[in-house]
Amino acid sequence: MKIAEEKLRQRHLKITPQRLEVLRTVLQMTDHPSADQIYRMVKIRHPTVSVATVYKTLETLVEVGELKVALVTQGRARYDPRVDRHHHFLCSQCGYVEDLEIKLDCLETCFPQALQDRLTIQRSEVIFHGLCPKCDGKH
Amino acid sequence: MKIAEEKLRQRHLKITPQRLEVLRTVLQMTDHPSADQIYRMVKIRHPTVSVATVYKTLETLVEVGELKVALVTQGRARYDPRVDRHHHFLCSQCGYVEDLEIKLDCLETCFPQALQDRLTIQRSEVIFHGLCPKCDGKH
DNA sequence: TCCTAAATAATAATAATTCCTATCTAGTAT
DNA sequence: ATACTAGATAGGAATTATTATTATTTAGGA
Repeated sequence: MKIAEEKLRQRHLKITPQRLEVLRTVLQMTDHPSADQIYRMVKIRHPTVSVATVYKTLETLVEVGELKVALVTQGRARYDPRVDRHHHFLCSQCGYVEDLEIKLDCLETCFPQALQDRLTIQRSEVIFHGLCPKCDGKH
Repeated sequence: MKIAEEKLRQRHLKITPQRLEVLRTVLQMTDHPSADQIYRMVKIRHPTVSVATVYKTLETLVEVGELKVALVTQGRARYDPRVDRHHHFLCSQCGYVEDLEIKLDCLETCFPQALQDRLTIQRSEVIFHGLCPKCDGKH
């Protein structure tokens, strides 16, 4: 928490009760909460908070590097006519997607036996996030 | 296309112009289109088609194995207080997420140099999709 | 050709997120 | 301590993505 405050200060961002409360909440929740879940938790202690503030705050906390967005892809499902096993590159700016012809057989073997007893794996997918030539300055 | 028709027939699903048009469209589009992009394309040839039909049809085509949903995670962003490099398990039924302590250093080295010239990688993430103990029968 | 279950169109409803704007406040300057 | 101001917030409207509802239509078997 103290580190987070320092990060905000360094970027001349204000240390507001809302920001601290949102961060505290996410740190407490273990199951990778969605914005909505976070909003509902924050509202218990801070009933006047607005959804917009929670979204904005989460964005800010991701920017300063205190949180990460996990498991998301810009809001909408994308369909792929290739049903064989392959992986993807996703441009974090414009959403451009490219199939990657990378063999990653290690994935299956890397998945620990101990976990396989609890978790049944149906498939695995690797997403490389980055910038496509257009969005990257170097064209 | 013929194979897809066969798959539909096997499951006693009707071969409708809408289904064929949606599939043809996705096969033509190279950039992993979203449902909305597909809808707009389909509407050019088939102006009376409805969004709902496109969504339903995409679902059907995924079920019969003609399409895959790429890059998606049940609609909403999930936030993670762990900002270090790690991976995730995602239950495809209930959305339960678990951090995985798997070392996958191969990912970086697997990414071909040739592609690195075009694509700037910011991060990579592996998502293992499957069933959590609760959703899996074996409790 | 007829029949029926399945599929579609049209529209409403829901969910997730972003935008807008008047008001408020953290932190700096006084 | 006080005043000032850029930045932050609340509240609500707007937007986007997706799903549900239902009356009508149709593919494919009898």
